[in-house]
Amino acid sequence: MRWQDIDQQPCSVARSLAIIGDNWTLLVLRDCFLGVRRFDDFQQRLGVTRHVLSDRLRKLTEGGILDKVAYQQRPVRHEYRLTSMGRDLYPVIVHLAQWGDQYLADDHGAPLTRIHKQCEHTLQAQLHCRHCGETVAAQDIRVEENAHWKGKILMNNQG
Amino acid sequence: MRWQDIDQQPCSVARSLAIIGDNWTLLVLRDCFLGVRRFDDFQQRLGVTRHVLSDRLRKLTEGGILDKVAYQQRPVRHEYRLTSMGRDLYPVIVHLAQWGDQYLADDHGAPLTRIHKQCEHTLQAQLHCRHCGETVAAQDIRVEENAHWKGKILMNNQG
DNA sequence: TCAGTTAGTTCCAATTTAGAACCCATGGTG
DNA sequence: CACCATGGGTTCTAAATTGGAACTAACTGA
Repeated sequence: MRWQDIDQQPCSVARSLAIIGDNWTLLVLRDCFLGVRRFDDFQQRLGVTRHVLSDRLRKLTEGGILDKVAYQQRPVRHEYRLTSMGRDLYPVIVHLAQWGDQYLADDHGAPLTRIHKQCEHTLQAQLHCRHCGETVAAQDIRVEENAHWKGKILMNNQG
Repeated sequence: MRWQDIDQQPCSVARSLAIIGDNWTLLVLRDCFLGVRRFDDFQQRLGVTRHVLSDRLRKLTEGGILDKVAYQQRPVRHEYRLTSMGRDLYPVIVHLAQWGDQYLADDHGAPLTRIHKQCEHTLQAQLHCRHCGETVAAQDIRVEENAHWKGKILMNNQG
């Protein structure tokens, strides 16, 4: 299977990664959440080639994650802004950052701190069950296949 | 900048993605959380080439996310298990899955349902502030640079 | 007229991937 | 013994993608 065909798998993780799982794309999104909007700013901050950046921004725009908006006429110049679909990826970025802070930081500690404006404390993100309010870990979850895919996704020894 | 050098950036997201941000790697981890442990099972489920799978499993093992454990001798056979460092990536996978469920599902709906064993309800994951207990969205967060990187990471018009 | 800004596109060499075949240690079967 | 199967890879080649640099387009301001 080619990487470009993974969006046809019956798996929401695969379909998500078909849009944002490319090398560089999640770093583009990281910068979006830091307020970066313009081509050259992305290019300088990321150090990615202009060709690849152009391709990734196009895919994110086609995928509905970014909106390409003209911020001036004559000459027309565009900037890229997160849509609400894009903003909903924030938990993914935050958990990636927090995991990196915990396991991959160097002697200088975490580079950035995220402050929760409402309570003015450093954000310690948790995965949280809306129904019962408890914190959730991998072993607290049981996975079930929905009707149309019964028996087709999981292995029989699902642990 | 080459993709392979991004782990040298002062950014926890970049460092995380240096290990797990490659094409295919997050799909390998998805399967790990579904209980897959053996080379051929990964290979058949993902459809990735054996060469690439071998490379990704090696990088995940070297990165401390998977443990390569012999499950029999004569002939020696290994399986790959999540370490605690690896299990801590669960929130990333869950939020990717939930985002895909919400925005990318087809007519048959979400392929898998995650059930929270403690309360027996479908998991609706939320990003949650440990301190104040509130749900957190992107606009609720202010980002600050830590001492060593003052003025070097953010743009001046940080929004 | 000339330089500067912004957002790309084009070119080529180097790297990575897809797909298939092959390898190795061992175990089971006839 | 010969032969096939299993698990976990490695090797090979062609195709696709990336990195790096230069170039283009459409303006603005001096």
